[in-house]
Amino acid sequence: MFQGEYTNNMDDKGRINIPAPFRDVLQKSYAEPIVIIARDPQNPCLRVYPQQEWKRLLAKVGARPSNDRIVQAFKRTVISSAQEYSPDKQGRVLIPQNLRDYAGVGKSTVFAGSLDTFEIWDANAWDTQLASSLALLQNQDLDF
Amino acid sequence: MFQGEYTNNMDDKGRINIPAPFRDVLQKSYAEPIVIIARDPQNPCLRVYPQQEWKRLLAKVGARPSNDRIVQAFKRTVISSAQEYSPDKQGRVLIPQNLRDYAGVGKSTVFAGSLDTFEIWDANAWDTQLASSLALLQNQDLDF
DNA sequence: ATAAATTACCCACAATTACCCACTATGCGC
DNA sequence: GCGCATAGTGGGTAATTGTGGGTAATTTAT
Repeated sequence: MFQGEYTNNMDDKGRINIPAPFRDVLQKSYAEPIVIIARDPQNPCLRVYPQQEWKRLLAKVGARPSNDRIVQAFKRTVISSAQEYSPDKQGRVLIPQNLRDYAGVGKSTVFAGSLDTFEIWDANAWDTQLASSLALLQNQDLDF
Repeated sequence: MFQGEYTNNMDDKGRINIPAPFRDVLQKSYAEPIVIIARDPQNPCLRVYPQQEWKRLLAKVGARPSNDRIVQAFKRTVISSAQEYSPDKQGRVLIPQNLRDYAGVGKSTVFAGSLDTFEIWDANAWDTQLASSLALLQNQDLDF
C-alpha cells in the first residue's frame, strides 16, 4: 500500500527519485521495481502503477465495449501515454517531456501515496489541490 | 483506550516522545508499538492510529465509491499524508516536515487521548481549541 | 555514414534519518 | 529525606537516501 507524501527534486536531466518507502512497497508487495507511468485523466498529475495494477486496469478497460466513447477517450489520454520504467541504480526514473508538460512538474515535485498507486505532482499544484480538498472536507460529516 | 492529555517537547531533530501511558495502551491493547500518523482533515492537528484502527479506516474508505468527491479529497488529505512509524528505543517518533507544518507544531506539543486514536497539537493551538470547545458546550443541555 | 542529441549506466558526494548511549528530571516507596 | 525506578531529553555515529554529474551507449537527424 502506497501511503505518505514525499517531496523530491527533479534534476536537470528530468530524473526524479522515487521515495524509498515506495520502492520498498514495489519490492515487497509486487516483487518488481518496474512501474507504469501515465496521465491521470482527472487531475493535473501523473499516476504510477505497479505492473500488476496496470494489468488489472487494462483488463477492466478491455471488458468494456471498445466503441464506447468514454473508453475511447480513456485509451487516448491514459493508455496512449503509458510507458514502463525501471528505476536506475539510485531508484530514479526519467519522466518524458510530454508527461512533464501534462503535470506541469518543475523542480520540486510531490509523491503522494494512493493505496494501489501513487501520484506525482508539481509541488505548487499539490499545495493548491491540498488546500481545496481540505476546504471541501471542512464542514463534512465524515463517518470514518 | 487513549485518555488524558500530556505535554511533551519536540527536540531539534523533530522527534517527540509518545507519552508512556499511550505507549502502554499500544502495547497492551494492540500488542504493537507501530502507529500511523496522518492529518486530521477537520482540525489543525495530527491523528495517530494504531495499525488496527488504521486498517479499519481504510476498509471504510474502500467500501465507498472511489469517484465520490469526498472520498477523493479524503484520500488526498489523509491517506496520502499517512506514514507508519515505529518508535525508537526511547519511545519517540520523528514527525516529518509536511505534517509538522500542517499542525503548526512548535517545541511544546500536546498529546490528547481520543479513545481509539490520539491527537497531536501545538500547545498554543490546543489552548485556543480548548477554549472554544468549552464555549460551545457552555449552554448545551448535556445528557451525559 | 557521420555528427548531434538523448538516454542509460555508473560513481561520488551531501543530506537526512535511524539507531544507540548517556544524562536529567520526576515520582514513588521506604 | 534518600535512593531507586521510570519517563523524558539531548546528542553522536553509522547507515540510508537523495542529488549531481561524467562517460559510454543508443537513438535521431543530416
